[in-house]
Amino acid sequence: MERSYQTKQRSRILEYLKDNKDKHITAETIIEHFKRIGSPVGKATVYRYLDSLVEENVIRRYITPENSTAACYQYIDDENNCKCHYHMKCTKCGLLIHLNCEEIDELSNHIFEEHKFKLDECKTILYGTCAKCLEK
Amino acid sequence: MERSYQTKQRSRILEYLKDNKDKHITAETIIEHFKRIGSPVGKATVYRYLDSLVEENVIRRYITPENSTAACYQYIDDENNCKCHYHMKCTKCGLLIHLNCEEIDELSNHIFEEHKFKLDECKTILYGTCAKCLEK
DNA sequence: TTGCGTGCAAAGGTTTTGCATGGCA
DNA sequence: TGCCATGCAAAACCTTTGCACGCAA
Repeated sequence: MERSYQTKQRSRILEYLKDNKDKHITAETIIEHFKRIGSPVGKATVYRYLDSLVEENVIRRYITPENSTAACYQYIDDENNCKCHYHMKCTKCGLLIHLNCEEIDELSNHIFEEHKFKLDECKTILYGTCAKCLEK
Repeated sequence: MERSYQTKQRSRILEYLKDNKDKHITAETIIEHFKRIGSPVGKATVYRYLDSLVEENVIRRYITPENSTAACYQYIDDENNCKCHYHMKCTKCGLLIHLNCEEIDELSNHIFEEHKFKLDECKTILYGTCAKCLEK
């Protein structure tokens, strides 16, 4: 069994991720945020902690097409059951939508029955354009 | 209107992409391939040409979760109508599946009608586990 | 006191850029 | 000949790693 310590840096970073659970946050964003408010956190600390949070399934790691270089992270909101639904992301504005929808579960079942492929809702993000951006 | 020249490097790279249209190819793979067969191509040339092919919608650029660092490219096969269907990718073995399936079109319509979100099949990849890897 | 966490700097891998040269049209 | 393409090297990014020091338990 692994042990881990509670530190100021870790609780601050986790809190920041929780506060921004509706967004996709990059490591750089986190580092900049804490630098701006006057409590800088080391790069390595951020990356290492993000890695372990991903490992513990506390947050998710994404790589989005529009932000090709840097990885995004998102807190997994258990109250919102983020573990059991898909996410859609607008490629224009970055809006993240939680898709609680039976239809996609049906599709998932169909694909498993007919195409013998088990979809992973944690790794899949549906990309497209949101209502607001469609209007423009 | 932009002009562009036909060069040996460009036709070789494009041909290689066409020959591997059923795979997700990285820039490194291309560079290594041409080095191995004795007609090396410059890194910058490969990256610049890939960029313009993406821009012209001749190939697609992907970033996959399992290969977090490098981008993958895939030739858009018009004969296979790759422009009008989704792709599924196995996160275990990398197998790429072309999903010609009415059910997902229904889902796409449903999401557009009910959730006001227009899915982009070019940017979306469904991740999961293929039949072979499920057996293991 | 123990040993994990932190943070700096350096290294690693991927991609981009500057610039002189090469080659298509 | 005009201009785009090439390719080398250097730079720019994002991320990881090594190591000495700090700090939670």
